[in-house]
Amino acid sequence: MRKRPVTSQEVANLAGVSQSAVSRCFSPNASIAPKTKEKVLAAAQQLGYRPNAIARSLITRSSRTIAVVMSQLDNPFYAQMLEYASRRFQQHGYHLLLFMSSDEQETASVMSDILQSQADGILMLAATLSSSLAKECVARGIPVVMINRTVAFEGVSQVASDNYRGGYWVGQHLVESGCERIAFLAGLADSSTSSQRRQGFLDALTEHGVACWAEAVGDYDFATAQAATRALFKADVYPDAVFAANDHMAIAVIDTLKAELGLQVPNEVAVVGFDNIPVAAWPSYQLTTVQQPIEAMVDEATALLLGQIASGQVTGERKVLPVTPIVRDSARSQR
Amino acid sequence: MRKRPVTSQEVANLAGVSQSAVSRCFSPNASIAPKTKEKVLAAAQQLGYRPNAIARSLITRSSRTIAVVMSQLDNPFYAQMLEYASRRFQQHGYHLLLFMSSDEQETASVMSDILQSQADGILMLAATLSSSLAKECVARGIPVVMINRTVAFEGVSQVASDNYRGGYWVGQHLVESGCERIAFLAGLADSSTSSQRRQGFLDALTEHGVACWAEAVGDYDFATAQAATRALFKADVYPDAVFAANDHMAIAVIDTLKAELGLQVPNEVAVVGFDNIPVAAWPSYQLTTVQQPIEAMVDEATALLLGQIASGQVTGERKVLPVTPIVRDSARSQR
DNA sequence: AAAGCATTTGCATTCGTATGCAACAGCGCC
DNA sequence: GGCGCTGTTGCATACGAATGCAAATGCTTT
Repeated sequence: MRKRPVTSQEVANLAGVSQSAVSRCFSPNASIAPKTKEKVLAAAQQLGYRPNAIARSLITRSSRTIAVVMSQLDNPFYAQMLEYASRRFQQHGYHLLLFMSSDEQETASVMSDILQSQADGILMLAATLSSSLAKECVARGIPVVMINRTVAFEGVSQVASDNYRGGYWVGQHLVESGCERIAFLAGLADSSTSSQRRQGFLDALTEHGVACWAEAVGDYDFATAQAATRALFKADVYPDAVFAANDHMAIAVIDTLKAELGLQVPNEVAVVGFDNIPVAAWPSYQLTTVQQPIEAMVDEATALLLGQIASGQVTGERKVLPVTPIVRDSARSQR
Repeated sequence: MRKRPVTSQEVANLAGVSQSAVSRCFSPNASIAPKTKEKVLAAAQQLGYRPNAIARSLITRSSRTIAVVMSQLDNPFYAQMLEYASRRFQQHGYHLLLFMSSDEQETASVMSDILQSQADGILMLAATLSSSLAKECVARGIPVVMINRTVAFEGVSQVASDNYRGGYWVGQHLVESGCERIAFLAGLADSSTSSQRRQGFLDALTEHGVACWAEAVGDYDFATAQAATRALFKADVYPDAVFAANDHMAIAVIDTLKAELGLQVPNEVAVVGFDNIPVAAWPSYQLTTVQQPIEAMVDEATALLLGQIASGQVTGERKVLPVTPIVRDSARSQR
């Protein structure tokens, strides 16, 4: 049977002090005599006392909890973010409450749980908030930070990498490598990351006087990207370069080219991705890509959330962090 | 500034009922007249009221929260588990509180946070508990389930896949494929999963009258596994098959063989992994492996935790779930 | 030794919700 | 109409810790 937990009152009795004294031993900056503290800690130790975080939250009105909403953990990019974010918040005495949500409808029900949970802040990883939900959070004074989503909501902060410049670099790099029939494989049709990368990419091509050879959509999904690749390479004259909106799809492209279509990378087709996930560095792929600054993005998000929690002000800030081109074998300058 | 949240008392005032009535509207099976409920819900809606889960937890002594302790999220196998577990618990009205912990020392400090958090249960994913910590949880009546770790602690439950049989199948399969110089690449030296897989593997070899050609340790890490592979293949006579204790390392082996050593897989060397992570199915690898039943394992863990929470009894149960051999190109029966 | 000050302590209240108990209403039945 | 019954409701209290305020302690100073 579940034991009744030890309370501060019981510790107080054993130590011969008041409950307040016990409480003060466990809150920093509280006025307590060293000798008393020692007595109390000894008693606490003896009874196995742990302050009840729930009770503390109720009175301090702060749960020291951040709600994280994610749509996909199978993408290692977001898994890495989650891991790093967890460690980062842990350092500051906060913990992550995890919520998975695939679609916007599910997000609504999840958000209801979050509001009940009294989370001090909300971190959106690869998930989007509807306008009404965003408004509700802001109205309650709960800071929200979205990573890699661009939506203009009053009071909602955003941290993103410079997708436009990343896309621009890719376009430039491929043109300068001598590619002439360059295709783009988009992520989700309505995702801001994909469309920003695309825009930068197209602008680079235009500036160099090259037109985009073809476009397809891969939904950030392996199988869909494979199908899209087959379609792109069906014609007699096929692309000599493919820019996929993320590494995961770029890998799918490479595999499909090599295994199914018998084309060599990069000799016959150059492939570039985006994210720089660990797999991109593996010998079989050696994927040229654009690295997103995962840790910097999380650091920024952490700072934004903690700052707004501390100040009690929710401000919709917008941070864009620089990306780093990573040149590997899948698309080199000399062909 | 953070708004003061709406309380059940305010809803009660607006609806012209008592606070208790409001409370009863939000707890299932409570005695409340339909007409009253309607009035209250309307008032709640109008004020934007959400029950405060913290206050509720304090009185019900149940946080409806499960603490998850993980050491590595970069392994997609555990990322998948986490995602599925989150969805599973969400269905039951529970939420996951995430804790990252690399080593046993960190686990101790993390466990202190968990005990304070009043989590109703603890799920250990790829993380191990020291004996004293386990004892403390049991003493407090908090159910603990460890996935894929075998440690004999009174009152701690375990869910694992049948690592022994999986290893056995690999040994058998390789021998029957005609391999004669079979090497084993272990995970972490002290991990129970790795040693059980090894044992099954060795027993299969022995039964078929074959000795293990060589052993090395890869720490479940890509780079370490690469180095181990180089060492294994240094001699003039090198292995004609490698069984890596997980897919991640098997991929490293394949890449190293192909890219650095110029050996063909499976023609010159057969490679087998364990886990069946998504990458294993990619055309470049086509890795023969042993699939762990991720969903079944999580389902089992969920059932164990929720069952013990409901009954208030912590029982150290032990579940072993069957694995499924997946034959792909990296090690086929005919050579 | 008394007064003055700084530090420490305890008392009482508070956070927002759940729930046992008693009061109460509405209903059918004799 | 009185009785008993079922189904609702409100009252009061509890959960466990934090904190403003006042009382008490210890120490220095004159």
